[in-house]
Order: sequence, then structure tokens, then C-alpha cells
Amino acid sequence: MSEQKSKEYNVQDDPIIEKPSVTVDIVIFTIQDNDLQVLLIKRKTPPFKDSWAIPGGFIHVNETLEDAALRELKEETGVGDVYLEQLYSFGNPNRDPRKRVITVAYYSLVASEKLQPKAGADAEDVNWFSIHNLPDLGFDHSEIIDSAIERVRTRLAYTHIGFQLLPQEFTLTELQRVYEIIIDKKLDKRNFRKRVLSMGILEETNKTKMEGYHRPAKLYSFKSD
Amino acid sequence: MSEQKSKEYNVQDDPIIEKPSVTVDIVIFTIQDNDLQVLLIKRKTPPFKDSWAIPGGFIHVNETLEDAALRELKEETGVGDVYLEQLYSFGNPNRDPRKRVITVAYYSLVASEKLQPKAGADAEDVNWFSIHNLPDLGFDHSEIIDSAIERVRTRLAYTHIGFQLLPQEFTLTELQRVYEIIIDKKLDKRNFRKRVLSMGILEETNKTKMEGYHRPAKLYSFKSD
DNA sequence: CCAAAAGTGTTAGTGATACACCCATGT
DNA sequence: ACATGGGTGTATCACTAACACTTTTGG
Repeated sequence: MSEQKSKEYNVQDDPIIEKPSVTVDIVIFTIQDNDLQVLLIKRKTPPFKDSWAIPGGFIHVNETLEDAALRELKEETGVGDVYLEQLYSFGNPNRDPRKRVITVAYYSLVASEKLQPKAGADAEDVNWFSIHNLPDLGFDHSEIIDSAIERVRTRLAYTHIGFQLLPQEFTLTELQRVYEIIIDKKLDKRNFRKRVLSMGILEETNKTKMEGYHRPAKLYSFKSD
Repeated sequence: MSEQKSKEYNVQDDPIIEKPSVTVDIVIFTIQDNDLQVLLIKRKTPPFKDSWAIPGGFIHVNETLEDAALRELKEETGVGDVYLEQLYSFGNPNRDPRKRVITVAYYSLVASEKLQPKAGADAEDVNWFSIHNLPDLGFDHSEIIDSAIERVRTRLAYTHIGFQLLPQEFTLTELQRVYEIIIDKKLDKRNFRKRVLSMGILEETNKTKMEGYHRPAKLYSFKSD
């Protein structure tokens, strides 16, 4: 349903149904230092100038919401080529102190090796922050991050999103760490291996990874189909 | 992130980031005639005048997205007092033939006994339609309904939303029908009863329901906690 | 030979599935 | 007594959870 009233009067001038602004905001997760981390930018402009916030901005006329999210992410952080999923739309009338802004939030999981964040337009700085140690955030961004974390945890249980946080080839122990960090719980090594191997989505490479003075670990990759 | 550019120029006048309109749309499901049905309205105004569509409309300045959805639903169909869940936001640039409109979609499941839909403002008519026999719909509304159906099916598996489609007191056979209709599959009576009873969310009333010439069925209710 | 992480099997319990007959009621 | 839907139990299978020792490597 849309715009039944546009014949009777001009929507733009109606004080009650005045158009809100629409932004997209993006929560990018990675795993670093044994912690789930979020990509934040330091704002260059008001409101919340000099505060940390999740990247995002206004949508343009001829792009989809997802394209807008990808563009803003690229512009502000230099991060491109990620797979976004829509999280939720936040439209509380007072979430922006100046005027009505509705935001459509997206999230993504990315292997930290794949990214080289660099501050871009509208961002004075860009950095990763542990979800256990976030700075004060502008707007309702901590609420957005919280619901993104919740979503990631739920989806981890019945999808394969965990693999997005690893490089193309990885050891089973590395995969287990990803799961443990996200759900914040220790897992049994033998049961974990049985479970992921029985899912039939892993391919054994014939390479190994040697790090430290111990037995080398087999490298696996995620089956493309 | 929002509005970093508002100092440099007026957002409203920028041809690239011109404000879109924002609507809410609502998919109301019920079960009737052994079928999952959706509440549709017949549009009184262009675009898609005289087509069927899901209820919805513009958000107002000082209401949350959910309040807007509740208000539009009430205005157009007379239906109030339902529990809405946000479904997804649809923002394809051409989903409205006239101008850019982004919609935040909501959905709800309601026992048909609780509702008396009546055409209201902007709706010439209101009616229930089986999801297996929908009329041609305006905008991208059939896509919205499809994703609502998918969402309901997924959530049925790991939540208790099925109960929303029943009156306060119901028989186990009625509950089983709800599940069967939504997932479109026959279920085993004994296994179904074992499962729902073991969830510990049902309370036996000491009433029975007598309909037809056979043994009366015990009535159950959903535990409030 | 020591330290460190990799790798590996079995058992018990729990939940899911498949399946067929007796029960209570109104006519 | 019959027709109709209500109501019940058991056996098998698959999945989950708990648990400890041997292997491979570099130093």
C-alpha cells in the first residue's frame, strides 16, 4: 500500500506525513584477537561529531537499499566486496536528535585477513572494536549492534555463516574457535569435528598448517556447492 | 550513521539523495476453510486503483514504525489489537511506479474468530484470500506475502506462533490442523501430541468440545508464562 | 625427550519416527 | 450397533553429550 493520499495533497507539504530521511547502517563483524569485533568509524560531522558509530548514510535515488549499504561502506571504510544481509529497520521517532530518520540496518561477517579498512569520506578514523568493549556510540547504534549479535548467534546454529569469518583454507581448530567466540562457550573437540564433518560441507585439501612446535593441522575448505 | 552531509547542502534539494517516501505494509494471516489466508484490501486510489493489495500506508511524523502499521491496519480494515512482527524492508527503486517508496513490512497471525474486518479509509473492500489462490496484486505485494509465508513456516519450527491462530481454548486436533496447514504436510497424531504436550506450554482445562457424533475432545489453553 | 596442539571412538541418553487399535459419544 | 473422530504405547533409529589417550612435530 502506498500513497493513496497523493491526489488530495502534496505529501511533502503535509506536516503529519512529512517525509522522513532514510539511511542504511552496516554492522561488519570479524574475529580478531580471540574476540568478535565490529567495524566502527569516527564521525567527522554532527550530530555526534567525533563519536564512534557504525558506518552508513543516506540512500540515493536509483539504488537498492543493499547497493546503498555497499556504497556507504566502501566510501567510509574502504571495505568492499562483502555479502550483506538485512538485519532490521529502526524507526523510533527520536533516534536521531535533529529530525526523523529511519534506518535499514545490514550486517556481514568477514575474515579479517580480507579487509584493510581505511578512513574515507565523512569518517575521521576507522577501527575494529571488541563487542565486549565498545565505546559510547551515537544514535541507537549500540542497540543495532546488539540485535546484530543476537541474529548472528541464532543463525550460527542453523546455517553456515561461521565460515565467512575464516580465510578460504582453515583448520578445524580455527573453525571451532570461531564458533566458541560467537556463542561464548567452550565446545568439545571430538564432538565438534564429528558434527562439522558430517554436515558434508567441508573439503579436505592436502595441505597442512604448521605454526609452533607441534603436529601440523590439516587444512580444509568450504565446499562451493 | 546519519546525515553527515547536512551541513554542506540541504538534503531535500539534492537530486541524488532526495528523500524517498516511507510506508508500512501489513500481512495478516488467519486460518479459515482449512487454508492459510491473507487479509487484503481493494484500493480506492491510484496507483493500482481497484486492485487488491495488502493494507498499509505512509508513516506519520511522531509514531514508531509499528504504531504506523497498527494505525493503518485499523484505518483500512478495522482490525486492531494484534501483535505485529517486523518482516523485512523492501526498497527496490521501482517497486512503486510513480516515485521512490520504501516500505517496512510487518506480519501477524490472528485467530479468525477475533476479527471482523470492515473496509475503511482508502479501501473499497476488505477480504480474506487463500494463499493458494491470491488475486493479482499491486506493487511487489506478492513478493512481500511470499516472504511472510516463508518466515511464518520457519518460525513455526522453533517458536510457539501457531497458537496465535487459535481461540483461547482449543483441542489438540485443532492445533494439529494449524501446523499441518502452515507446513502443508500431514503429521502423525500420536507423535504430534507427545511433542506439544512435552513442551510444557499447554494447560488442560476441564472442559470438552462436542461437535458431531463422536467422543468429545478435551480443551486446552496456552500457558501464559 | 619434552612441550604443544592435532587427531581419534565408544557409550549412554535423549528425542524423532513409524505404526494400529480401543474409547466415548449421538443417532 | 454403527459411524465418527478422540485418545493412547512401544520399538527403532539418529543425534547429542560426555569423556581421555595417542600422534606428530620442532626444539
